[in-house]
Formats: sequence, C-alpha cells, structure tokens
Amino acid sequence: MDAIAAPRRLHAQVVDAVVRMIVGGQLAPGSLLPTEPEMSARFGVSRSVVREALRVLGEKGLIDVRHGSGTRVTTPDRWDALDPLILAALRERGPSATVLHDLLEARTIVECEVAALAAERANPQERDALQAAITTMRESLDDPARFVTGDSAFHLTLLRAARNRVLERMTQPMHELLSYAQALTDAIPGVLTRALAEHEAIADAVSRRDPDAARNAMRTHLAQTQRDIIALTETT
Amino acid sequence: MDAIAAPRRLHAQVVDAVVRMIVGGQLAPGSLLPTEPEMSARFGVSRSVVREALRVLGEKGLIDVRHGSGTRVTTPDRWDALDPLILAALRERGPSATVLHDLLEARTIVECEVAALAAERANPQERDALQAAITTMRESLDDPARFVTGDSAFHLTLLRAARNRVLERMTQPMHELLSYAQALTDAIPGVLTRALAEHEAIADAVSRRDPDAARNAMRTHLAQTQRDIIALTETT
DNA sequence: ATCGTCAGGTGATCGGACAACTCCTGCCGC
DNA sequence: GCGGCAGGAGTTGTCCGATCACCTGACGAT
Repeated sequence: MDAIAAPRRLHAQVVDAVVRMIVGGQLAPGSLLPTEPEMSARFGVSRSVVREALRVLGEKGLIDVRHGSGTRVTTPDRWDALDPLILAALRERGPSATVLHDLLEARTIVECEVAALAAERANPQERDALQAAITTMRESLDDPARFVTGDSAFHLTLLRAARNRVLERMTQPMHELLSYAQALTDAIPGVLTRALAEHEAIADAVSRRDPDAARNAMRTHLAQTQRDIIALTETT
Repeated sequence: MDAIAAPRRLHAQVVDAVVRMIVGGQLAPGSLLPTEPEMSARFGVSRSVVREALRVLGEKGLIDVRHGSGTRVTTPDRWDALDPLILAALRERGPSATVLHDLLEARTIVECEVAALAAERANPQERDALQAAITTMRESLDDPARFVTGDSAFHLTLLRAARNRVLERMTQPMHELLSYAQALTDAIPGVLTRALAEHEAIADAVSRRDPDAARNAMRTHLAQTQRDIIALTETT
C-alpha cells in the first residue's frame, strides 16, 4: 500500500498517515494522540518531523495541540471540509452519506451560478476551450477514462471563466473528490451520451451569453449526476 | 498595538508576521524569502520555530518551499482565499477592489441559498434564535456595535439551520471579514433601520417555511449591503 | 472538605550537526 | 569554440539531546 512511497518529505508522509487514521476512524475524535516522542519512534522519524506534521494537521483542523496536556483529535465539524487530503481520505473509506450529500448540495449551489457568471464573462478562448472539451467527450463515448478528462476540463474552464478566485477556491477541492464519483457513474451504460448532451446545452448557453439558460442547463446536469451518484452508492 | 502580546506560540507569531508581510506586499510574489537561518536570526527564534512556521505558511498556499533552492512567495491566485489570517491581513491593508468584489459575489451566491435551505430545515429553536437576534437589533438601533452582534448572530444561526457543513465552512471565514465592513456601513445613519426591516423579512420567510421568499429577501438584503460597502470603500 | 504545593508528564524552544538537493561555475575533452 | 561533466557553495531536510514552560493530578497541610 505505502510500499512504493514517493520521495516526498517525511513530514508530509506522516501527515498523510495520520490524516488517514483520523478520517478513517482508527483515531476517535476526542481521543489523545500518542506523545511526540512516541510518534517519533512509531514512524521512525525525528521529533522535529513529527512536530512539523502536527503543525500541518492543526492547520487542517484535525487536531488540537495543548501545551502541557496532550494532543487531541477534534470532532469532525472542526475539520476543513474543503481540504484535498481530507477529501481524499474520505474518498478512500467511502464518504458517509451526509458528507456526500453536503458536498453535492454545495456544489450544485455554487456551480450553477458559476455557469451563469461564465456565460457573462467568458472570452473567446474560453469558449473555444469549452468546445474542445466537448469534442474530447464526443470522441470518447466508448472510453470512460478519457471522457472524464474532457469532463474535468469542461468544468475547470467554466470555473476560470467565471473570474472569481473565491468561487474557484471553494469549488476546486470538491471537484477532485467528485470527479472520482463521476468516474464511477460514467461506467454506467448510456450515462455518457446523456452527459454529453447536457454539456452541449451548457456550452450553447455560454456561447449565446445567456446566463439563465446556462444556470438551468447546469442545474439539470448536476441533478442528473447527483441521482446517478446516489443510486450508485446505495447499491454498493 | 501588539504591546500586550498574548502568550501565543512563537511559530504562530512568526506566521502572523510573515502573512502580513506577504499579503501587505512587502514580500513580492515570486521573490525569495530570507533563508531559514536568516529568519531565525531576524525574528530571534530558533530554526525549528521558523520551520514550523514555514509549514503553516505553505499550508495556506502563501509560499513554495523547494529543497536545495530557496523558499519563494507564491502568486496570490495560489493563496487560500478563505483563510482567516489572510483575510485579516487583507482587511488591515484595505482589501483590493477585486478581492472585495469576489468575496461579496461569492457570499451572495452562497448565502441566498443558505437562507432558502434554512427556511426548509430550521427547527423551532433556531427560529426562536432568529427572532432573538432581531430583538437584539431592534433594541440597539442607536448602538451600532451591539447591532453588529445581533446581525452576526442572525447570519450564523441561519448558516447552522441550513445543516450543511460544507456551506458552513465556505461562508464562515468570509463572514469574519465582511462583518468588519458591516461595522463600517452600520455607522451610516438610516442604514440600521433599513437593515432591521430586511432581516425581519428574511426571518418571516423562514418562519413561514417559504424558501423562495427567504432567498429573495436575502438577495435584497445582500444587494443593499453590497451597495453600501462599495460606496463606502470608494469614498475612502 | 478545601486549598495550596509539588512532582511527573507533555509540549515548546533551543542549538548544533550532518545529509540531500539545486544551481552555478569552471574545468576538461572534443 | 562548444558541450558536458565535476565540483563547490548555498539552501532546505533530518536528526539529536538538552532545557524550559505548562497542565494535571496526587498528596498533604489547614
């Protein structure tokens, strides 16, 4: 599992491991983390490395370090719901229904307006990029893996075209997690051709500079995707 | 200003200082940060402390640490647009027009839907809390500072009532920054009575469990607030 | 029973040493 | 003259051991 171990910094590896342990539930919220010297021994790294890892974990809201007493795992409501590492860990264990629900709901809210804004603000290059993404999708109706590439490019371009860094920051991490779910649903027969049509509707609205149509098209698309994902997770 | 100096950890103080320097523009994006030993000397702390601070700064997306070469300041588009410390630093220097615009736009998008969701999901306690917040506001029409308290409580309660952790995480940091702007606009005569009426409209819609009305009322309120803030920053 | 004191455990900070990596420079072969 | 390779200086990465600061719980005095 962690055998190949990319040549990343040690503290990052420790962060990865602990994030997985906490999100995965091996370390219960409220429980005490091992002491710094103990973690140092357990991971086979120096205490400095452990401390740098703890700083990062604290920044993610996963732990609460208290001078003198110990380091405690915080409750999930304190976790950074948009952190890529946490989302990745959630994905590994199969995200709980409520987390998935919250993410999908938030994504729908933001991305519908992103589509509307993009329709107002996209420049010619971005419109071309949208068409290129659609072409990619059309050419890979029989290749789900490649289809997802085009899908991702489409949504990313749209996000850029909306010209709002805050919205970008809010959506991008979600996108990473959900693109995984997307890859699952895309394996369902018939989903791809329908998804293609939905994307075309969005791109059309954007090229017509019609915000309302773009928003509605996106809403239709996301509602459909959401149904697919829910259905899939329920059967699993 | 920083005379009393809360007994915070050293690394946190270093983080504060560097965040301010970067966001404030004293350290240009792309430029090289001083070396770790140099910062250690300049801040009068050990290198370990400096390194822990750098880990945190890296997590916020402000710097890019490269083994062997140096540590560079990243471009603003890499910064965590929702980080409380960064937002606070932006506030200190007076946020640029585009950042403020992005924040207000994102807030409008999210919070309108939050209001709609709250109308569907709020429980009796939360409805009471909304009324209590309004009472606070009504009783402090002549006390802007206290009015802001009620205002904050109102929006926070609404956020909780929407029952979506992701949305909560997206909005809360923005709220901190914007509540400051709020405090400024609330000093304008007449703003408070109008704001009170707008909040009452939202609360009414929520208690009637009418999502569309809640969304519209919130949109009206935020549009008005936005106008006030823009007008204020332009005259400054 | 209450409160202060004290000791043990834990994180916080320090200082120094060496390893690993990057980049530049100058040398060498062609 | 040119290209590539070796080496050295500079910087971050990791390790270590010691000491300081803080919190908690136990113990004892009142």
